[in-house]
Amino acid sequence: MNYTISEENYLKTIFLLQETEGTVSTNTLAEKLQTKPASVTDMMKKLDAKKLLNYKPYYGFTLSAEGKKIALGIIRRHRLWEYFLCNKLNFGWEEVHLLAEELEHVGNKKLVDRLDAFLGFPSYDPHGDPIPDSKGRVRNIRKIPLHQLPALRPAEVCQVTNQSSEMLELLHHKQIGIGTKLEIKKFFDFDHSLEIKMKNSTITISEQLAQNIFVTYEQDL
Amino acid sequence: MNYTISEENYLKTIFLLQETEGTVSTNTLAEKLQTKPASVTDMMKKLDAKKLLNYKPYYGFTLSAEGKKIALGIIRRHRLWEYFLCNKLNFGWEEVHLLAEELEHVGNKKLVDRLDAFLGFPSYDPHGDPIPDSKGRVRNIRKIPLHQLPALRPAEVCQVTNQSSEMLELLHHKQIGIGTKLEIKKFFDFDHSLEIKMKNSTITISEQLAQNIFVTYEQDL
DNA sequence: TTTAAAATTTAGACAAAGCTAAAAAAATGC
DNA sequence: GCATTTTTTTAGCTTTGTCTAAATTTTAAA
Ligand SMILES: [Mn+2]
Ligand SMILES: [Mn+2]
Ligand SMILES: [Mn+2]
Ligand SMILES: [Mn+2]
Repeated sequence: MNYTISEENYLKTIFLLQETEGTVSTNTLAEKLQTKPASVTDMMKKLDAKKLLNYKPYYGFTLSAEGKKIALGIIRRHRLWEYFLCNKLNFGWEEVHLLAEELEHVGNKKLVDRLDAFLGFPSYDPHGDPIPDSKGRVRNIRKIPLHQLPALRPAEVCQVTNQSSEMLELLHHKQIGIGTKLEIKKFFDFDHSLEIKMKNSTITISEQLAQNIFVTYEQDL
Repeated sequence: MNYTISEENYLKTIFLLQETEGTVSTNTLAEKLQTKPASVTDMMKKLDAKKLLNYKPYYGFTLSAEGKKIALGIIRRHRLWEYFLCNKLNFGWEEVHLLAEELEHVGNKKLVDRLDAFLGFPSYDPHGDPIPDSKGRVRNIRKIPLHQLPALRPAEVCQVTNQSSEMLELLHHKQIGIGTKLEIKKFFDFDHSLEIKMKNSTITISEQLAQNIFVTYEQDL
């Protein structure tokens, strides 16, 4: 029912790795956690005994339903604290991750739910990652920089980093703003520019510009 | 330079005990920390080796200057988080101590100083205990319920708990309010009532009333 | 399909922090 | 001042989480 800081760090990291990789391997996890493969194996045995893992020796592991539930709780705390640090204590989004790594292990549910309410139930952390709600549910919409959007996926501009006048002039000229709906038609490998289709036009934008435009899109589909 | 959660709990508890007791004994500390005397001795050796203690085996211990500095940092974090929990997350003052016991071990200085600023540099935690500033200085003024005020110590009413109309009627009748200056002349053992001297009068008040009137006073002198 | 390389697990050790039981020192009582 | 009680320390064990080195299993290459 209660987990050590070390166990929590393993659970969280497995969750994040298996989102992209499916099954997680001993070496991959060891590298992410800055530890040794032998230590990972030891911990996997323990988490397996606690039924938090599907573990087949030599063939990697994934989280059980219970393991996922716990991981989502940790991720919720991490991202809520990141949001708090950025939006209440005025930290930059690049500073908050390390601090949240510590705060995420204060696990009291009432505290976390009150913090959530205090912050106005935010949907995304400062890096655009979705914050699970108090029941561990995650919205399927993700916020990413435009150049990471998969091709042909309908999306909507939700944030523009770099607020320089040059940037804003360019956006105005291309008629891009918060709420603009678009989708990527084509990536050009030569200079990593993109062709994007908007409601009434199709235009090309540079990699630098795309990196500073954030969009939301449906995860599945 | 960096201390474990266990070391921090020992340092903080020694600090708080030695404030009232002077030198701290093995058994006293063990009881406060809900551990065994043998464990205390082990830890005292370690803290002594790190030069955080003045430790003479069999004769108890006090914190070194460095030990005090670290303890004040922990106490600062504890009390700031308690303030945050009460005043921002609407916890009752009786709920916050246990939560702060965990949060106090997130030690990043920038985080704590920003939290302090966010809260408006509060001087007291929800229990009336003073919050050390970012340099570890503590104001010498303490807030306590009136019945705990030492006799003949000039003090000032700063808070009235129990806001019932009966209570307020009584305060009005006796001409006591926030800011009233007073000192205790005499304790009566029979019913624990008190005789207090105010600017223009000397009156007697009951124990129940005194328990609900909080006063500030200078610690030393 | 056999062999070499890579990945994973096991074996054995260690440091931190706790415990119990026994020994030693200090305090108390007569 | 000596004996008894209380307090504190020491000795030896346990658990958690880590490590290195060796053994084992899987994978890839020849
Ligand atoms: Mn993060
Ligand atoms: Mn984040
Ligand atoms: Mn407290
Ligand atoms: Mn307090």
